[in-house]
Amino acid sequence: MAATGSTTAGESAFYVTTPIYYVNDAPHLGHAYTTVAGDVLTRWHRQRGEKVWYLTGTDEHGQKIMRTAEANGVTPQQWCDKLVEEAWKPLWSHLSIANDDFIRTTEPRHTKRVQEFVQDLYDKGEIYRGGYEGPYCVGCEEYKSPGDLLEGDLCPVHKRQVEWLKEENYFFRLSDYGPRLLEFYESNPDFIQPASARNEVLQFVRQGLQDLSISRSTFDWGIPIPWDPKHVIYVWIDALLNYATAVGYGSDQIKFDATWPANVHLVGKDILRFHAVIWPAMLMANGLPLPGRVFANGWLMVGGEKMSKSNLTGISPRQLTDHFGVDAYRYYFLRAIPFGQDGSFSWEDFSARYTSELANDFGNLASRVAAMVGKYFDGVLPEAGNSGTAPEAVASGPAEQAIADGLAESTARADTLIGDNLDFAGGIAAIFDFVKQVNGYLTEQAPWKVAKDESPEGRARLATILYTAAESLRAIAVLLNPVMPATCAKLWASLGAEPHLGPLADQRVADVARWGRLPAGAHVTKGEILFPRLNDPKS
RNA sequence: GGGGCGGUAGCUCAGCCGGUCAGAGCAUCGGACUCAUAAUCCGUGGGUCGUGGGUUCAAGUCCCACCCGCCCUACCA
Repeated sequence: MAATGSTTAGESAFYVTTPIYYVNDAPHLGHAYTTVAGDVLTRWHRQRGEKVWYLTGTDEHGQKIMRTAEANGVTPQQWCDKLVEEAWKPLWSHLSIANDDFIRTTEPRHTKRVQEFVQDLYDKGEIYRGGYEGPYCVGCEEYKSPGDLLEGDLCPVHKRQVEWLKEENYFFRLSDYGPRLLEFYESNPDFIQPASARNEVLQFVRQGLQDLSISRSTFDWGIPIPWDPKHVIYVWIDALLNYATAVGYGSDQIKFDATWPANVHLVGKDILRFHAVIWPAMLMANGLPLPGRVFANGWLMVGGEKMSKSNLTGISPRQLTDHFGVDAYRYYFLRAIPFGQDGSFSWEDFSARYTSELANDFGNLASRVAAMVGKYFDGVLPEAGNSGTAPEAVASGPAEQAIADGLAESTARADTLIGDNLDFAGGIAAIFDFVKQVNGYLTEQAPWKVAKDESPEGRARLATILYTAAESLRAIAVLLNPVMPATCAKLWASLGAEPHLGPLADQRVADVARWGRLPAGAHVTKGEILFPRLNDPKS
C-alpha cells in the first residue's frame, strides 16, 4: 500500500518520548499521566497520517535500585526484570498505551552506545577527570548541596551532622554551554514549554552553569566508564541518552536518521532541567541535532498535596480503572487538568465528569441515535437529503449545515490544540462542544415527533435528521479515538462503519469534517452502553 | 535569604496591554420534552474578585504592604 498523502519514505517520524521511569517502585498516577498524554498525542498524529514513533522505557541503574534489590535478596538485574515485567509493562498494556518501543537502560543496545558516546566526548576533551567534594550524609548516602543543610550542618532528612567528603570522578564541561544554550532558547522559543517552565530554565542558565559530575566510583550498578572501569556513569548521560540509543544511535543509522531528533520530550516538572539544559548540551557536545521541544507536565494534586512516592495518597491507577474503566481514566486527567499546569483532582470530580460528560453527553448521544435508527429504520441508516436527491456530501438544510459547520470548526480546533499545542484539555473540550451541539440538534428537530408523520416528506425529514446524527457520531468516534480507543471502537462497530470506511484507526483527521462519509445502508446497532452508570461513589 | 506563581460564585477555573469584567463548566432550583444510560434541551442563581492602603475620572485588571498556598534556588527519575 502506498504511503498516505502526507508521508513520504524519507520523512522523519514524529518522535515522542516519555521519561524513562526509575524502576525502584511500581508505577503511580504521575507516571501514567505522562504516558497517557504521550499516547494520545502519538495516536493523534498517527491519525493525521504521519509516521510516528512513541518511546517509553525504564531507568534501571543507580544506587537506590542496588540497595532495594539487596534488601529484597536479589540482584539488581533480577529486581529490575521483575518490576518491568510484572508492574510496568502490564500497566502500559492495561492503559492501552501503544508505544512503539520500550527501552531499558540495562539493555546492551543502550549500554554499549552509552560507552561509545562518553568515550567520544572524552576524546573530544569534553570530559575531564576531577574531584567532587561536598557535605555528605551517611544516612542518605549522598551529597547534599550546602544550601540544603540545616543550622549546624545537619542533614535535613536525618537531622545529623554531615561529613565533608571528597571523591574523584569525571566531569562534563557543561559550563561551556551556557551561552550556546541561551542562544538556542532564544531562537527556539517553543523549545521549553509551558512558558512558566521555560522562564525557570532561562533564569537558571543565566546564573551560570557548573560542570557536571558524570561518574561515581562508590557503587558499581551502572555502565562502566570505558577508559576507567572503576567508575560507572552516573545518571544523566546514561538516562538521557536512551532517547538516542533506542532509535538506533550508533547502531542503525537508517532508523536513526528516520527518527531523530525527538519532536517532543514529555517530562515531569522535576526532571525538566535535565532535559532542557544537560540534554541539549550533551547533544551539542557530540554534534547531534537537538530535539524540537521539551514539555513539562505538572503535578497531580490530591487534596492540595503533590502526589509522590512518599505520598501516594493511597490511589493507584488500577484502583481508578477498576471503578471508572480505562478509557474514562485516559480521558479524565487530560480533560480535567490543563496540560503543563499542576492540577488537583478528586474522586468526586472524576465521578462528576464521568457522569455528566461521558455517560450523559457522549454515551447517551450514541445510545439515543442508535436506538432511533433501530426503531424507525430497522437499523439501516437511511439516506439524507432534500426530497431524497441531495448529494451525500452536502448537508440537507440549515440545521444540518450548522451541524456540518460545527464539526468542521471543532475538528480544526481540536487538531491544532491536541496535535500542535499539546493542549489536551482544550482540544477535548472542542470535541465535546460538538457533542453538545448534536444533542441540541436532536432536541430541536425532535425526530420522535417527526416519526409520527408517515407521509413521504415526514419520512424523508426523519431520515435526514437521523442520518445527520449518525454521521456526526462517525466523526466523534474518529476524533475521540486517540483518547478513548476502546470506547470509540465500540461506537464504530455500533455505527456499522467499518465495512464501508475501514478500521477506525485508519481514519484521517483531515477527512473527519468531510460531510457524508458514513454511507446510507450502514447497519446501525444499539451495542452495549458506552459508559455504564457508576455504582457506589467509593471503593 | 533571593526569584517566580497563585488566592474570582458550593466545586474546578476564564478574565490580554485598567473603563458591559463580574464570567464558563459542573452542582442547585424552575420549565420543556420523552428517542435515550431517571438521559437531553432551555432558563435561573448575585460571589466584599485573599487583607489593608495608594494611583486614576475609572481597578480582580496598575503600585505598596501584609496574610495564605505552591514552585525554583544544580547533581534523588
